[in-house]
Amino acid sequence: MNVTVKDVAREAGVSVATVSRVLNGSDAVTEKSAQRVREAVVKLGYSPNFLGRNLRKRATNVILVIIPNADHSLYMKICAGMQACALRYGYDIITAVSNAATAVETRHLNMLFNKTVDGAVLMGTSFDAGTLNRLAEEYDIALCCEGVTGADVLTVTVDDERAGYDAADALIKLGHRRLGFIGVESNALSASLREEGFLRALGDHGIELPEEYIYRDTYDAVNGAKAMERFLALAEPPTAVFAVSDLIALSAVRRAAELGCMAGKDISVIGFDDIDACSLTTPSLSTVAQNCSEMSEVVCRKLIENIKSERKDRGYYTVEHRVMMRESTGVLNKK
Amino acid sequence: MNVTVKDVAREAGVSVATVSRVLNGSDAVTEKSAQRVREAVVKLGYSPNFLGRNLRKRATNVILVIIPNADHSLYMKICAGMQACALRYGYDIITAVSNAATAVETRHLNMLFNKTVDGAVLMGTSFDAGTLNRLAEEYDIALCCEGVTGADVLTVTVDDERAGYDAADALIKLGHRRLGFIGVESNALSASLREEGFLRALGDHGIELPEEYIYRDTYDAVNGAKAMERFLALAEPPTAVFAVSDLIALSAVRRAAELGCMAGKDISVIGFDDIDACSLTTPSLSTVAQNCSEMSEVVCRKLIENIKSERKDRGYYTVEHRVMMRESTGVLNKK
DNA sequence: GTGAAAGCGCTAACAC
DNA sequence: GTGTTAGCGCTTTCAC
Repeated sequence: MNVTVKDVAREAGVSVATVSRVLNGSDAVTEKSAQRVREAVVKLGYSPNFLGRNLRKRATNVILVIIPNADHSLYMKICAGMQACALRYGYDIITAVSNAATAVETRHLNMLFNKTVDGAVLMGTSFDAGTLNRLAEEYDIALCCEGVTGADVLTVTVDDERAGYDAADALIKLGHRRLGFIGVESNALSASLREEGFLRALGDHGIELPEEYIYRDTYDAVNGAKAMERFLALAEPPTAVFAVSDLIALSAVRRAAELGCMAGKDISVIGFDDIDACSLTTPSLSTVAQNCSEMSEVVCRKLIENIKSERKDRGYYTVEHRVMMRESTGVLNKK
Repeated sequence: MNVTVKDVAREAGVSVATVSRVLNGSDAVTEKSAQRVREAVVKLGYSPNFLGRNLRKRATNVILVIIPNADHSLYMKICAGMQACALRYGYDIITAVSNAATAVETRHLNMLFNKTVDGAVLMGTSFDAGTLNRLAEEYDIALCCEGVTGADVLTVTVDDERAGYDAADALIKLGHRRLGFIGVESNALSASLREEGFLRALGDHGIELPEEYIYRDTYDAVNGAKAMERFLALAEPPTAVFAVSDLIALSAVRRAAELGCMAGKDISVIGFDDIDACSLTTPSLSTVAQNCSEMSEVVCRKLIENIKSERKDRGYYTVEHRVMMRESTGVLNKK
C-alpha cells in the first residue's frame, strides 16, 4: 500500500541504490536509468519517507522557531523572513508558540533533543543563561529579538540601548524637556536596555527625570492607560512619553484622548516595534521600527552555518533600527 | 557520543526490549528492572530519537497547521487554541506560513507526503476542491476559517452568511437604511458568503442596494480607504458600511476621518474578525468576532479522531460568531 | 517478565 | 555505472 524505494526500484528495473542516487541528484548514474526511475516515481506516486531518510542522514533540514507570544505581529514577520532565508539553504522552518511558559518551551525543545529538528531559534526565551549555555553545548540554538545576560549563545537583536536613546533624542529634538517613560517590570533585557538608552539621552541633554515620570508595570497593554492617567494627574505632566512597546503606547494614546489630551498635539507619544496597528490608528503612532528582514536573515543564516559546521559562532549581532515619526508626536506646544 | 537505547540497556544491565517497554509504559516489566532503566536514562542523559521511533511506529503525533498570512492575529489565536487542544491528546502542533501561494503550500504539504506529520489543517487554502478531495483521499486534512465549495473535506468555520446577515442587521437596527458594502475580488468563499448574508438582511428589511454602494477590490487594507473615498464622493453616501475584514474597515475609518467624516458619528463602520487593533484604535472598531477557541478546539479534536480512526469525518461544522458594537457605529444621525 | 531478532524506509560504503 | 548489503534508532513479535 505504501510505496517505497523498493517498489520504485522494481518498477524501474534497477536497484534501490540507483533509485536513491537519482533522488539525491548523484551524477553517477546513466541518463537512461535516471529516466526510468523518474517515470516509476511518477507512475507509482512515490514520495520518499523522510523519517527513514532523516534517520539515516542524521539530519532533518528543519529549524524550529519558538515564539513566546501569538499576539505580536513582529514575531510573525520575523518568521516569514526566516522562512524565505531558510528556503535558499534547503531548510524548512516550523514554528511553535510557548506563551513564555518554561514548561511549554521545554516541551518544544524536545524536538531538538529527539532529533526532530536540527536547530532552534528562541525569540524571547524564558530560560536563564545557565540553561541556555548548557543547551548550546550540545545543540544548535540561537536567540532572536531578545538577548539574555550571560548567555554565550548566538544572538541577534536590535541595539536596544541605542534605540532607546534615539527615541528619547527624537522627542528632545521636538523641544520636549519633560519626558515620561513607560516600562515593564520584568527581567526582559530589551526593555531595560531601552530604558538605559532613554536615560542616557536625557543625561546627555542635561535633563532630569523626576521619579513620577517613570511608570513600570506588567507587560500588558492596559498599563499604558494606567501610566497615562498617573502622568496626567500630575501638577506638571510630561509633555512627551516613550513606551517600550507599541501596545502600551497605543493604550496610553487612547486613554490620553479620553482624558481630553490629544497625542501629537497636547502630548507626544512614541512606542516601539512598529506593529501593524501603528499606521492604522488615529493618530498614527510614532515608534521605533526593528529591521525584521535583516534580523531574520542574519539569525537564520548564521544558525544554518553553525548546524553545518564544527566551528560554532556564538556572537552577539545587532541590526538596524529606525525611528518612525508619525502623528502621535509633535513639536512642543508652548502655552 | 550519541546515546541510544543500546547504551541505556547496557548501563541498566537489561535488553533493549526492556528499555523500550519501560519508556513506553508497558506494564510487562518488573519494578526492579524499570527502576534500573530509569536510573540509566537519567545517568546517561538519554533522550529517545523520534526519527527511529516514528519510523517504526509509522506515526509522529504531530499536526501541521498552514497559515496563509503572517499578519493576521486571528490565525495565531487559532494556532494557540489548537496547540492547547492537541496537547491533551498527546499531539504537537507545528505551523508554517504559505503567504497564500500554492507553491509554498505544496512545499509544506510535503511534510504530509513524506510522513513528517500525521495530519494538516489548512487555514484559507489556495487549493481547489478537486485537489483537496484527492488529498483527503490519502491523508488526514482539515480546513479551518475558510471552506472551499465542493470540497468534501472536514471543515470548521463560522457561519459566514449568517454573520454577514447579523452585521447588516445590527446597522439596520441603529436606524440605517443606506448601507454600503466593502468586499474583496477573490474566490474566497467566506467573503462571498458574508456578502450574501448582508444582501439577505437588506432584502428582509426591504432595503435596496444601489450599485454604487458596493465596492470590491483586492484583499488589501488600502482598499478600505479607496472605498470610503468613493462612497463619500457620492451625492448621497451610505450612512453605514460593512467591510468583510477589520483591516479594510480600519483603513476606511481612517480615510473617512481625513475627509472630515467621523466614524461612529457621521458614518457607521463595522468590520469582521475582531483583530487586536479593533479595541486599540480611536474610535474603537465595531466588528463581528469569530469564536476562535471553539473553532480551534473542534477542528483539532475532529482531525485527531480522523487520524486515529478508519472512519473519516468529512463534515462541515460551524461555530458561533458575535457582533461586537464599539465606537465606530452609532444610531443614524438625522440631519 | 525478558531477550533475540526482524524490520520500519532510507542512504552510502563497498564490491564489481 | 550499478547492485548488494549494512545499519541509522527504534518497537514489537515470538520464543523462552
